[in-house]
Amino acid sequence: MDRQECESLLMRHGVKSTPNRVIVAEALSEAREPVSLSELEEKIVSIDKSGIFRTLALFRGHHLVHVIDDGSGSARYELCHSEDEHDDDDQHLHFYCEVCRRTFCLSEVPVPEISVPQGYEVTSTNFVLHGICPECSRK
Amino acid sequence: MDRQECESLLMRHGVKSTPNRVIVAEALSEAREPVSLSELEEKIVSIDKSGIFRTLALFRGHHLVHVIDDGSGSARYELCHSEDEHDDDDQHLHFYCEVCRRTFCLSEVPVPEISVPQGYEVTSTNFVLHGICPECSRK
DNA sequence: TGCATTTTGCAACCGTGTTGCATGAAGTTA
DNA sequence: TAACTTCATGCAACACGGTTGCAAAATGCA
Repeated sequence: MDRQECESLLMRHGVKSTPNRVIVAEALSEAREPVSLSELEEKIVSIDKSGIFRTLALFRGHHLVHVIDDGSGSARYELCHSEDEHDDDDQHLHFYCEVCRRTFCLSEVPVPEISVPQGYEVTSTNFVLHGICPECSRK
Repeated sequence: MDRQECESLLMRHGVKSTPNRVIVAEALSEAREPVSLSELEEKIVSIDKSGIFRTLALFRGHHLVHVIDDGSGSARYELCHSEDEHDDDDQHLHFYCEVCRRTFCLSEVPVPEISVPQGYEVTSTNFVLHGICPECSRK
C-alpha cells in the first residue's frame, strides 16, 4: 500500500491524515504478520514511541487496526481488512510459535462459532493457538 | 480444599510441599475465577511477590496450574483440574468482562475443534471472549 | 552436629505501556 | 498578514507486571 492509498484509507475511516499517521499506516500495511509496538519503533526511527502509541490508539478507536494478544507479553497490531468502520468481524485465528516467537494469521481456518451461555454479550474474540510453526518444526 | 488436600495435591504432581507452596495452592483453590499475580499478592500478605511468582512458575512446570492471558495485561492462573500431570486438556474457554474486568471460566461451553493447516503443531490454546458479563449487562 | 542443598525475602532491575507538559505545526478568522 | 485557536508531536518521566541476583534462613541428610 503506497502513500496515497494509506492516505485514502485514513480518510475513509475518518482519521485526519498527517505525515506521521501515513508512515505508521504504511508500516502496518507492509508487515506480513501482526507487529508489536516495539517492532514498529525499530522500523520507524523518525517517530517517538509515544507518537506511534498514540497513533495506534487513534487507529484502534477508528477500527483501522485491531489488537491481538498472543501471550508474548506485548500486544500486536494489524490493519483491519474490512472497510466497514463498524465491522470488527474480519477476525481470524492466530498462531504463536513458541520457538521463533512469531505470530501468524491463520486466515484459512474458519473462526469457530461459539454459543455462549445466556446473558453473556460478546463484543470481540481473541483465539490464539500456541505451538511450533512449520518452519521451526522442520528443523 | 484444605491444607492436607493441598499437600497431597502437591505430592501427586511431584512438587515438594513447603508452607508457602501450600498457602499459594490454597489461595488458588479458593479463588472462583482465575487470579492474577497481583491479586495473589493482595490475598497472601505473608509471602513476597517474588516467592509467589516462583511458586507459580514451579506449579506451571509441574502442570499444577495453567495460565490464561485474558488481555487485561496480566496473566491469570488457575489450578488444573486434571490429575494427570501430562494432561493439559482441561482447558476451557474464558470470558473477560470489559466492565467489571473479571475473567470467567465458561466450563459448560465445549472447546471448539480447530483443524490447523499442515505443519503447525499445537501445544496449547488460549481462547478468550471479550464482552459484557450477565451481571454487568443487567445494570 | 556439621555440611550441602533448597527455599525464601529483599531489593533492584527490565521492558511495555502510558501520561504531562511544552513546543511546534496547521488551520481559522479578521 | 497577524493574532489566535486547535491539534499533533517529541521528550521525559512514570506506572506496572514480571523477573532476577544475592544473601540469609530453612531444610534434609550424613
